[in-house]
This record gives sequence, C-alpha cells and structure tokens, in this order.
Amino acid sequence: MALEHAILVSLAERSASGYDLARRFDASIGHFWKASHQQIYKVLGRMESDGWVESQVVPQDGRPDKKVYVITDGGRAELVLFTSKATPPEHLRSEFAVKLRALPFGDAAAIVDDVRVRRRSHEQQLAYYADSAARFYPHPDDIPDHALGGWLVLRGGMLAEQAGIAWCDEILQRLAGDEDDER
Amino acid sequence: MALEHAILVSLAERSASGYDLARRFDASIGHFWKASHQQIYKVLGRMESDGWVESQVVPQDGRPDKKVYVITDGGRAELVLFTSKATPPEHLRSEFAVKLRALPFGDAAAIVDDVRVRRRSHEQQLAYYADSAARFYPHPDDIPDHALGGWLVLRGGMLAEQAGIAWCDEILQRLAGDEDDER
DNA sequence: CGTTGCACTGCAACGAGTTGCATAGTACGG
DNA sequence: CCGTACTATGCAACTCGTTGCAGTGCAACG
Repeated sequence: MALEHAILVSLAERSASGYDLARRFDASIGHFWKASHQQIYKVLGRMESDGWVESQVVPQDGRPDKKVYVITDGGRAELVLFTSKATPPEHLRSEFAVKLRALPFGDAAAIVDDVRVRRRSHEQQLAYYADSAARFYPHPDDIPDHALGGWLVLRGGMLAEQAGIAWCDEILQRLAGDEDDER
Repeated sequence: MALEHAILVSLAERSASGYDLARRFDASIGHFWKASHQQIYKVLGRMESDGWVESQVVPQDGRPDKKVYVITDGGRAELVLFTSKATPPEHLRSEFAVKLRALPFGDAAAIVDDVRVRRRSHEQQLAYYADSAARFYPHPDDIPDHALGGWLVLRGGMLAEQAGIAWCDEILQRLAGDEDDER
C-alpha cells in the first residue's frame, strides 16, 4: 500500500515517466522499497484514475515517446494525509531466521556458508550507503530541510546493515568457532 | 515461499494442529514470520498433497475435533534441501522510510509523533525478547545444539530492535532537537 | 548486415497474503 | 437464557507483487 506513496514522493521531488521511476527505484529509493516496472505502470494507471497524478505524452526523437507523470493537488493532499496517519507496525519477515531455526534439521555447513555470503552482502550494501552519504551529504551536520529525509533514510539503511553484520558475526562465532575473521 | 518451511520447522520440533501452529506463530516464531490461521490452513492443505506432512483427525471431548499434522520423510528432506540452498537476498521494505522521505511534503509534527511511537514499540519488543532470552536461555554460553537456532534468532531480533531504536534516536535528534529524552 | 542492448510501454497469469465470513460445540458470567 | 469468548476448521473475494511475454524503434558492435 506504500508503493503509491513512494511514487508520490518521487514525483513530488520531480516529475517523471514510468520508466524513469523504475530506474529511480533501482537506485536510491529502491533500496528501501523495491518495485518492478510492470508494477509501477500498473499503479501509475490506478493513481491517475484516482486523480493523484496527471500524465502527458512527450514525443522524443531518437527514442520512443514517453508518458510523463506530474503530481496533482489531490496527490499532494494524499501525501499529507499519509504522513499524518500513524504507520502500522512493521514486523520483520526473515526467511533467514526460518533457516536458522531449521539448523538441527538441515545442512549446518551450508547454512554457515550462507551466513558468510550474507555478511558480505551486508558489507557491500553498507559500503554503498557510506559512499552515497559521502557523495550526496558531504556535510552531515549542515543538511538543508528538503534533503533531511533522504539523509535519515540512508542512516537507517546503514544502521540496519551494521546490525545485520553484527548478527552474522555472532552466528559465525557460535557455528564456525570464528576461525576465519576474513577481511 | 518460506511459510511452508517455517511450518515444517515447527512440525519437526513438535507435531501440531493448524490451530496450534497459528498460536505458535503468534508467540515465538511469529515474531520473525507472521501468518494468519487462514493462510496456515491453506498451506497445510497444499503441503499435505505435496507429501510433506500427514494428518490425522483426533477427537477431543469438550472441544471440537482437531487435525494433527506430522512431518513426513519427504518433509524432512525438503527441509534439508531448503537449508542447503542459498537464501535469496532480502531487501528491506519500509513504509516508514517512505514516510521519512515525504518529510518536506507532509506533516512533520505528525511524523515526529510517529517516530516516538515507533521507538516505544521497538523498546517493548526488545524488552520482550530480553525476557524470552532470560527465561528460555538462562545460560547463553552453554546452549545445546538443538536450541541454538532459537537463540540466534532471538539475538537477531534484539539486534534489529536496537538498531531501530538507534535510528529513531537519530531522527528525533534531528527533527525534535532531542528536548525530551523520555524514559 | 545481423545481433545485442537500451529506451519505452504494457498485458496476462499466477502466487502470496489479507479481510471478511461461516460453522459448531463448550464454557462462563450476568 | 442470552451474549460473549474460546477451541477448531475452513471458504471466497480481494489486493499486492512476481514472472513471463510482447512490441517498437534506435544505436553500437562485430
């Protein structure tokens, strides 16, 4: 139900086509809310009939036409409404946790391997966030209001990745005796 | 796709009816993988026709009959297969992050309130986990193999909640000037 | 000149998960 | 006796999201 709102935020920052949105979702916002282009097109259609956005076909040369979506007043009102309502509690949903509980009934060695892979991907993600932070927010103590949300979201991502790494380390210490503290 | 496996783990630990499973999912495992009873019944039916579980109707007095499910060899094999395959990377999906990005377009005061509520619920969850840990694993350095998975999952929950609290604190510091460091 | 890749939009079918409802017996408080 | 709550199972309808496919047209590679 939040995809609509993620798109609204994205369009409030800058008008875009479905294709553009899909690519934005691959890059920044998408690290916290994935969406495929099929889904984006579908939702954009619904949002247009709800009056949250309006579209206009823009011919391009050397490229197919694009349909640029612009947020409407109705869309902005919906965003305000969205932020003023309490977020329903989000519960974790971790297939990895299920796997851990399956330890006594499964392939322990494979699980340990999986933890190592997982640790590495957390590290990579963290490095990516740190890089984005350094690039887009070189002065963290002096961020203008309009950019604060982006910074805070990035911070949330970093904290989550760090927690993920710490978890993997605890698991490895228990399961692998911590022989290889690689990197 | 992991609900099947969560149920398999649960049944591997102890046979149960759909109703029992639903209650277990409300308690321990369910903090990491929620499922409603409707969904559990549906999935149990599919799992039975896949040969992963078998059921037997058990009459009770003073209560409706129950259908007790038992894991089969096929189900155990599936569990091994599940643990030996790499877990696909799980991406965060946070409506709350969307809300943060909506800061410049929405109701900032309401968002701050929401952060406070969220912080409190993280704290409550953490307290609950700490309590479970103290009760079920009084000697964390000496946990038998069959219980290790449960402990590690609990630890993951705690780390995630701590990260959530730290995030909320950073947000409040930025948005509310940190006037009230309540509790 | 053929293949690959990118920009751009979409539909159709499916699977996963939620919400609402149906049913039925027992037990307990008012 | 009536309403409520608990144990117990399940169906139907819906939304959300994924997967697979389809088509066009340009540009670059070999």
